[in-house]
Amino acid sequence: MPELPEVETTRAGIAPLIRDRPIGQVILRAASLRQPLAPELASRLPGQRVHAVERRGKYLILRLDDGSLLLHLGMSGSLRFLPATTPPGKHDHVDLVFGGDCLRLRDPRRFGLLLWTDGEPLNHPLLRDLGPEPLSDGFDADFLYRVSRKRATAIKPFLMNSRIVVGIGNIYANEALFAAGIHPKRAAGRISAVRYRLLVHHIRRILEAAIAQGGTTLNDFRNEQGKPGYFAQRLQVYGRGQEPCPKCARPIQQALIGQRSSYYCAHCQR
DNA sequence: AAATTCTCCTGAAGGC
DNA sequence: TGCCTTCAGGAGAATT
Repeated sequence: MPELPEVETTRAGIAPLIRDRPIGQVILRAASLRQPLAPELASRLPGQRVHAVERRGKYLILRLDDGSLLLHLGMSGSLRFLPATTPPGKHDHVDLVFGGDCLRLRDPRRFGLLLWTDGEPLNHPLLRDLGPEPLSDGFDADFLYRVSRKRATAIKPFLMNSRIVVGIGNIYANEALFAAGIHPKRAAGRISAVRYRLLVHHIRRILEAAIAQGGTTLNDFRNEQGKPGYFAQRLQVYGRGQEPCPKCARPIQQALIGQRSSYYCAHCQR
């Protein structure tokens, strides 16, 4: 599933391919993803030039002449850049045509989102209240410590709350908490500044490593995108219920926290 | 205000 | 082999 590293890899991959190019035809093959695909996408976009391809959290922003496209890949979305004549597959829902090529959105589970917005996209209701980027200066231990005071929520759903910080999905929340030795059920407000420092360090380290690996797929972006490179990195706990902990060899626990499966070592994480 | 639950959808995996 | 059931998952919306 696309986490922040994959979205960033996608952004970096498509930006040089479509920047400064006008959109031709827009083909909508599905009525809706997470929400209906507005017909105005097909009517307003053609002729508009792509000025920038940005990312905010897991949202992609395509800045055009008169507004912006907001795109979210959801659970199963992916973008490919290929000849416009390539026959679409069952789950290829949208094409943005650029000359003889097209940017094609595939999303089997249709949790993704594509919408047009007129004003400044960062002021859109979906983006307006998002927390800081985890790799930016605005995200540090002092910030996390401050906003977590008096919060009884478990640290794991707290980290996954995009109003606190964007881009930390289930996989990386599990991995970062394991690396920092913090129990996923610990109340966010009961974690010391020192431990938040360690947590922020590992969040950064893990996301940056994932982006670095995702970057290796950039060269063949024009072809079949293939599996995201970052999955090649070894996940320490995610999906490893009952397997031995990499640190102490005791069995990895699996539990639902905030409706999401969580993996942790009850001995190493407190 | 904060916390919890519900919801969208379908491929994958497991059971029989 | 194949049908049926269950589960996962991002994040906004609804509910408590």
